[in-house]
Amino acid sequence: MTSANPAPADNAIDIGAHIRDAIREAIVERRLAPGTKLSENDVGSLFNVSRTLVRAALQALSYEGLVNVEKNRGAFVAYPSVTEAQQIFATRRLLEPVILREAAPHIGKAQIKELRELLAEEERLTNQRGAPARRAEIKASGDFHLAVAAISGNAILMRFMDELVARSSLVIALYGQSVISSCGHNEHQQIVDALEKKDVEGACTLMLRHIDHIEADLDLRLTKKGGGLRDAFHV
Amino acid sequence: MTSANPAPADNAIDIGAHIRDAIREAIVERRLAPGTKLSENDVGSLFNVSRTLVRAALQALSYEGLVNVEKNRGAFVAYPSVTEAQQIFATRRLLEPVILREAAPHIGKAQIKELRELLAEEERLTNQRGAPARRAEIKASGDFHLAVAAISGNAILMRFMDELVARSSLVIALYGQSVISSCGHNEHQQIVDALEKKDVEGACTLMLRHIDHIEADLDLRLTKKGGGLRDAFHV
DNA sequence: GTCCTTTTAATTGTATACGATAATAGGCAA
DNA sequence: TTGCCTATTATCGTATACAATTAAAAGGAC
Repeated sequence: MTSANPAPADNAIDIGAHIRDAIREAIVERRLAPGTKLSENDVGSLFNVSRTLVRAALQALSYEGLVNVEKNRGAFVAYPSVTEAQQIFATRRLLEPVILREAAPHIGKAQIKELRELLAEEERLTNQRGAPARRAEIKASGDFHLAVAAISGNAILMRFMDELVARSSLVIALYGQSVISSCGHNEHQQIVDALEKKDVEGACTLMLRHIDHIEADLDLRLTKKGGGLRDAFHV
Repeated sequence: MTSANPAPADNAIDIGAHIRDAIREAIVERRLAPGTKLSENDVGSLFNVSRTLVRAALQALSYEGLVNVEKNRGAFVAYPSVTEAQQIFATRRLLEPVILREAAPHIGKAQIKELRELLAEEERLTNQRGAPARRAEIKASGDFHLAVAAISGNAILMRFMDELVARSSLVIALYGQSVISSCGHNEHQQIVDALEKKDVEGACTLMLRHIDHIEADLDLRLTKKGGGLRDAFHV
């Protein structure tokens, strides 16, 4: 009928989407530093595909704000300005309470269970050592916010949050001081507790405070350095 | 960001972006009916470019939700389902008050003047006859909402509204009953009046009612038919 | 040694070529 | 006719080729 159908299509994975997702993950997990040049040839070699598919992936990421494409110069991992960083978090402060209230009516036992499973995963990673665990923790932290958006049942809100969470990671990579929001996990837990008690407004307050804490950890001056292209995919 | 930009008469203009914008405008102004197939060859012939650029444009539009790309089948003007339509308007109801409150502190004489100029343009088009005026009216109506978002100064909110407004046009094209929100222009005016009086909450209420009216005009059953590909660009 | 010009190399922009997939038409049997 | 199977055609998916642009290097002049 309409495009509402997800259409499982082929069991053969879409290689173009795979490249896009791989690069996005590398950016979000901060294996690729902001400003890193993403040469079409180099990326293509890494994934053993032609520039055609790489260009498509980079274009997609540019739409998400994770990559900047400069005409005749190439694509670079986005390097969010201070203004952009502030707008990203300002928008999150506006959107996340709205999402919580929208999700509230759909929250039942199953949803709480789902969120608690994510919390458990976060905790598991927190107690783990090493860089890979830190990266997974970044992703898991974002997944929590996305899961709440998913409960709202509004696909558009989900997409918006998707973009905001991804770009937030980039901002944190650039301007974050402490390694990770170890407090963040605790705050996630409090939010779920409030939701379980049907205290939606309380959850909103906690969410705003949570975002405040993340933003407070930013130092909007320095610029960190990260790994190069080959490093990010350890090839 | 529609083609509001006056005249980038530069011969170094990005041809790919031009194609994308042209197709988007055709979709938003309803010269291209939902469901219309956008064959890469045909579109390329129309614009005298290769499939390469057409593919890029169609991919971009698919991110915006204006086009659906089906693997190995091609691209089609999006055909929003009833659920999608409801989510689009639900999201607008959530976002637009937020945007109004965010814009409020930045509203001064200049901003009111700017909005009133848009209202004047809307009125001018309303009093005009013919299909082209109707199309321009659709665009002008959307531009009003985008202008409010622009005043907020938040580029991310602007992008979100951009997408929502464009997709709304598509939904109205599909499910709209009366030709145009003639009441809509009046409601825009009331919103500006409220903003001028610094009555932000009043403006929010009016905005919500405005969106309600638009949505009330939808008949979420029938599917209209529109012009074909060549028609839309009268080539 | 520094600055400027010229040449060279590397990278992107766009078109084209070819293989793969799906839609279509034609033929055959029931 | 209707239904099914096969052959054909059209369209998409991806790689490659060539042109255009930019960045870098080499060579002088001062």
